Amino acid sequence: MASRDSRTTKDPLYSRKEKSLGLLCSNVFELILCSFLRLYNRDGVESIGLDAAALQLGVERRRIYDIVNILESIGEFHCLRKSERAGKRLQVLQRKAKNQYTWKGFDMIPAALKEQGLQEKFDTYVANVSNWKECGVLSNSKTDWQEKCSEAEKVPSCISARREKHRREKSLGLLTQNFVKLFLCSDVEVISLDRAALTLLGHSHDTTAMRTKVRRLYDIANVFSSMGLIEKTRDPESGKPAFRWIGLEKSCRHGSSSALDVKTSKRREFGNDITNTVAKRCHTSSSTGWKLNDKSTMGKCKNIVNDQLSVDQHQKYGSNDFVFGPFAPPNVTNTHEKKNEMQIQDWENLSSTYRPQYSNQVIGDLFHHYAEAWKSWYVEAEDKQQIEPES
DNA sequence: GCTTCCCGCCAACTA
DNA sequence: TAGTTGGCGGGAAGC
Repeated sequence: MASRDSRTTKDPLYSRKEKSLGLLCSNVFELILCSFLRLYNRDGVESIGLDAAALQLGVERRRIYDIVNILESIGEFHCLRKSERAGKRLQVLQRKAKNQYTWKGFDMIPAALKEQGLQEKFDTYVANVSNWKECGVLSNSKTDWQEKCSEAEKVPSCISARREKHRREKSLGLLTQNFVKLFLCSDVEVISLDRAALTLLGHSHDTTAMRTKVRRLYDIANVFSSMGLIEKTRDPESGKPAFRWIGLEKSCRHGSSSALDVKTSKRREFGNDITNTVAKRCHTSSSTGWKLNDKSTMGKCKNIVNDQLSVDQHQKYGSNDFVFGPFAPPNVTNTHEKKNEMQIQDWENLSSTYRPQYSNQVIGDLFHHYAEAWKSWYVEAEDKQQIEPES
């Protein structure tokens, strides 16, 4: 590792901030959206190549792996039983083949995280963490690799499976999931990375292991920050740097989210904020929320995204097969038109007041899309209920 | 001086 | 066996 010095002090143009993982993650989102949506309608072309991404972003492939690992593991459920797991890999990004990843989208995040949070209570979770070294699992159920590990313990010669187990236990992906669970499975509002590392290490007080774990948590925290899932703050007790979860409204975990709840919390509920009117669906350039920056390519991409989203939305949700997405509205019980109009107006006011200020342009734009989708779903639900009133 | 985290080595894995 | 994946920790930037 002797060559590392050449990167910094000898290069006056070097800027650590420009190389940050968080910034890179934002760039990855932009790249993915541009690439994916540009290719969206071509048969069989739905994936992103790591080499192309690295080349286009001007970074090493190794850096892309870090981000990909984190995105890939956000909605991966190791706690589900095998039979339940089928079709429940709600990742933002999914590995398709060697070097190839499929973009799943941000709409997977709320459902995935919510379900993760519901899977385990914090006490059970921490108890399981403490038992890592003995059993090498996090939950009551077994995943594919865990099953392999059990086999490996029965057969002493099966060393590779043991190695895989060891590697998996220390993976960035697993750490990502556990970091998420620290927030979702407990009432912890703010947590420092030191404390998180200590919790995730169980009873171990190995300084080296702690430092390594904290380094990795910084990596994850940077990516999460760029996604708007967490924000940096201070630990109220120690005054040390810490992180606060803002990506998923807590009430979601208890299965009761109301649009008006937003008013009582400054936390942003990812994907559940409400906004827009029917008129806004007519996506004129001024109402779409696209703020063109000085990158002409981004401008083009955004137009493509905008057109594609509108078409998809119409195709997916405008048919008789009424299917709610992850941002489905709550059940509509009152069908009175005037009341609905008032609700919509209230929501518009709320959305303009509480609309999150994403630092990342693409995420902000996506938020706008989801908000519009939510609104249209609500109107369609309303229409449907008027046609088929509940018995 | 402490926090943050980039960077690339190199071992493990895969095709 | 070559190419891919990703754990790991040194050490420099930033505050």
